[in-house]
Amino acid sequence: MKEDKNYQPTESELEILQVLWANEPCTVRFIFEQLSQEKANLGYTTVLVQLQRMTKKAMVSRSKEGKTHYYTAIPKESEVQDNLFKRLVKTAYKGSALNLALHALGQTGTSDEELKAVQEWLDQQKNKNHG
Amino acid sequence: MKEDKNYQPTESELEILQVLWANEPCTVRFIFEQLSQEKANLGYTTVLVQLQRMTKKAMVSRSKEGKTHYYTAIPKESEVQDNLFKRLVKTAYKGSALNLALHALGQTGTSDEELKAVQEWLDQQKNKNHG
DNA sequence: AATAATCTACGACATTTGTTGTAGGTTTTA
DNA sequence: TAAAACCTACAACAAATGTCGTAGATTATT
Repeated sequence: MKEDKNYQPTESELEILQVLWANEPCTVRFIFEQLSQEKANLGYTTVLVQLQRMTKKAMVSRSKEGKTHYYTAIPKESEVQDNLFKRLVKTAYKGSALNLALHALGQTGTSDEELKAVQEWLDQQKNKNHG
Repeated sequence: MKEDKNYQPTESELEILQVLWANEPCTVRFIFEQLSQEKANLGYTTVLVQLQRMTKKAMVSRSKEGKTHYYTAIPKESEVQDNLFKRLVKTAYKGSALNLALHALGQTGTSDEELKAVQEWLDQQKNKNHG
């Protein structure tokens, strides 16, 4: 059985996870540099400590390679997205994923391309239900 | 101009806001009782303090009626939903509302009724774009 | 009036988060 | 080899959160 830890990373933990998911495995320095592009005055130690805490929480794992540690995200991106998504649905949309879905659709640029994507999804679902 | 405060209530603040949105204006006791139905050992003071802090943050307003205070949510539910939604899109979906939308759709029961709701939205959008 | 029930205000406390400084090693490089 | 650059571990801190207990005032009951 998969022991779901239901990871609900915070904002800055998520920023780190994003870097990991896209470049795993990463050194602290690499992550630090990536994040520095957005957050100007970020400290190296800040990232390091964050990673250490995430390690303790089993949100990332690390392997030593000489003196350097290489970090890897433990939960998959989709898993975390799902966790956060569910939380939002429950706490802000009274449990209605459809409401959130419609809200989300209302937010998209509603370009033809996007509409097509939705239509495709829709057709597929209809087939699943009937056809 | 509307000075958007971009409210990002926490989990328990949201629980309180939910009660308010549905029953405004409310006394601390009322909110306390509502929440107690879900959270068994919740303390009255806990709710009170939460409300006081929310007042300081201008997330709720209050009016005295004798000794009792009546609270009212300041942001509208839809506004808060939108704030939280946007945060989720940005932090967990790399900014793609469409992705979140599709994810959300994937979560719905995909009952015929729900599919219809989506189809309606879709048709409406298509009209807006062309015809 | 005396007692019980309610209210709000305060002060407290443990956790979690975001951030940093500094100490003590190891590696590179001049 | 001595200096410069890097790495990790630790100790700290402020702010935000979630939770209460208790005190002092007010209202309702007996």
